[in-house]
Amino acid sequence: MSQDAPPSDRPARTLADIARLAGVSTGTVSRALAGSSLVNAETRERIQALAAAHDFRVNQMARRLRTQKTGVIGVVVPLGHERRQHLSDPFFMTILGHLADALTENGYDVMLSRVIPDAADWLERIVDSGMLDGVLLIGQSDQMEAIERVARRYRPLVAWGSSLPGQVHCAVGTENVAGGRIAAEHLIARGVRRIAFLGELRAPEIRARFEGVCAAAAAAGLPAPLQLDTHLASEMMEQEIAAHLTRHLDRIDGIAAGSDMIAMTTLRALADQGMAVPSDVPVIGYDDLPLGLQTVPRLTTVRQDIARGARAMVERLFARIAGQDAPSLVMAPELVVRDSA
Amino acid sequence: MSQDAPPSDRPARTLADIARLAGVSTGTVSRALAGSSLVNAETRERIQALAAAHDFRVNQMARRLRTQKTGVIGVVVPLGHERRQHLSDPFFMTILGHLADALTENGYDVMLSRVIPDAADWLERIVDSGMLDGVLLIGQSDQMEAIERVARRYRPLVAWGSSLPGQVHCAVGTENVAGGRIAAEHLIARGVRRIAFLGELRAPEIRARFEGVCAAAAAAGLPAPLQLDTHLASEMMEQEIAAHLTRHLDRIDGIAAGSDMIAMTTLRALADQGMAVPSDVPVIGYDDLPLGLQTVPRLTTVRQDIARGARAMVERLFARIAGQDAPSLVMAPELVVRDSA
DNA sequence: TCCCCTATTGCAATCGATTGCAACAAGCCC
DNA sequence: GGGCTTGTTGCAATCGATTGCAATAGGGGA
Repeated sequence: MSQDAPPSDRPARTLADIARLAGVSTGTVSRALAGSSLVNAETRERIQALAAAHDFRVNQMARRLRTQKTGVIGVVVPLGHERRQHLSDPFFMTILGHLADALTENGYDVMLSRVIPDAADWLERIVDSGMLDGVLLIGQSDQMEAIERVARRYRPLVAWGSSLPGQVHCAVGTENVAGGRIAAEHLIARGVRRIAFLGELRAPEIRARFEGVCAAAAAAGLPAPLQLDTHLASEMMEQEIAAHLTRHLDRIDGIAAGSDMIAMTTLRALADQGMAVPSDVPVIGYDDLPLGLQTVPRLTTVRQDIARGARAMVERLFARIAGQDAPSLVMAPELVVRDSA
Repeated sequence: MSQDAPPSDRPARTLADIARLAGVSTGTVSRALAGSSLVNAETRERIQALAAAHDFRVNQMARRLRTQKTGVIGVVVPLGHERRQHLSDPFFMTILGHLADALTENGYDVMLSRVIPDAADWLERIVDSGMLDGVLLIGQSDQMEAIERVARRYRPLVAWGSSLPGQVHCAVGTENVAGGRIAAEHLIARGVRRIAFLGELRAPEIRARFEGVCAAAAAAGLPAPLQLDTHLASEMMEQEIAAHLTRHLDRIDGIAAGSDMIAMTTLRALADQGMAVPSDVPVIGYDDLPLGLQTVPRLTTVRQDIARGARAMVERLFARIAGQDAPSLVMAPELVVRDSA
């Protein structure tokens, strides 16, 4: 190996540089670096050593253009109904973390997009960019139409969210109506008669949960629950909830929150107003985020198995990339009783 | 426009398809779609209409290979010292959210990587992939050497973390020693005499905070603080902290936590043991995450202005991409007094 | 009428890799 | 010794866009 140039010489940037140095063609270098058995073991090792000595790494852009595989999955958060919602929303982040873990373990990179779907073709732009091998949507927002339209022709697409009858696109999610019912039934079993539901209904998941709550109330012969809007952006949420509580607290005796974040903020607001949870007002959340374990009191909630959901999304995506079909998954929500209700 | 083919005809996938349809060359189509004034206004509009009718979008991979600009920034989380830490750690997510917002506003895409730096050249692989216009590191972990090595030759790199004397790479962060001191001084002013510090010292930021706490204690003539290790992964954290507390609670009268997450968990554990915060044991956090507003009691903490830090990182990165120089930024931490201490 | 200038368009090289196919040598069998 | 297989390597097309330069046509001025 006396022919080694000093590594800092002039960085070898392309296959052609290495080829020149090694006195072979670029094709051979390409094959050698790929470990192909088509090239003589000796030359292969010589080329690999040369590449290592010169800190050479193949240009992924060129490679991916040629092979038509990018090794990148887009993880897209559509913020249709709630534009102020920040990417750092704990639910997004929890599922994003699981998705990123599963994808990197499988050798894929993650391209993260937070999209405000103003343009009608926002999703087309993403899937047709040529940059992605597949797309995972975190939530369907109010963009069912756009998603369906794209899914009809673009296979490697999986969304977190609901599966409606006749739906084309593959979705993974929980039965939100059932979850809402479970939450309300638990409150009712604890003696609650006048339920308040916190959360605004433009997001389909939240709306479904509310429907479940209403169904349970109706089934128990209770008055219709009081629905109170809440922004998901945390700055505004606290004031809104506090305002709702001061106004309506005398007319309700239990709270079903549309999400754990809403429930946490409600806990906070109730503490401010001197109300004890659960003795004065029981509160139940939805999601079962890790954070629910840290609240005081610990949050009673309806569990969506986010880790399992994320794994299922990635699994289905890979199946679809491989050309197979993959059905939607609807998981059953599960009551998690802790201390807040 | 009678020559329009039905949009669903056969999707036009390349510039050449559109060129054939329009009866011009690919060069003209490329220029037309770029809105270049070199092409006749009439043809330009005709081509644009044709492209729109056929749902055509340029292949970004090819475009980026040719132009040598990717429009993608890598956001990299190195997990050197704490491999179990999950991406969904609230601090990561908060800063990631701000970074993603700033980058997308500027037309860049975000490629997210969670890296366990086993291979010595983990960072080289990222910056030399040819896929990225720049790299943002969230934290330096225990990888100062690798970062310095790469930064010497790769300009568009900015890290969140500390700026040590003589450091080559551009970093944005807060003065952790000063922050630790501020936290301890606040506890001491509230009458605390035996401080416990929760957090393990392998991460340089946490270590610096602990040093600040020690300095303040020494300056006040108090005994050396008791340092207790805590994993950052939330599942283990709670049990560890609970164990620490049962063992040491009689020997301490105030707690400085290495991060807000640790502080939140501590609040939770103290509640379990029937201790009132702050009357029995004051607790102070570090970071000022949005979550601190939702705890009961509200968290007193040392603020790092994460939003400002993220903006600064992006700003500096853009300057460096443009070939300018950009100095490191060290922000002053700030005491935020709420209810827990 | 001729020439030059300008507006528009096409041609072809280029970005940096991958890969099917052809070419060549060596070795083997008959 | 000729023909065939096997093992290696090079050649050149290809992925899909961008862009400098050449080419063309038409208009205007002298």
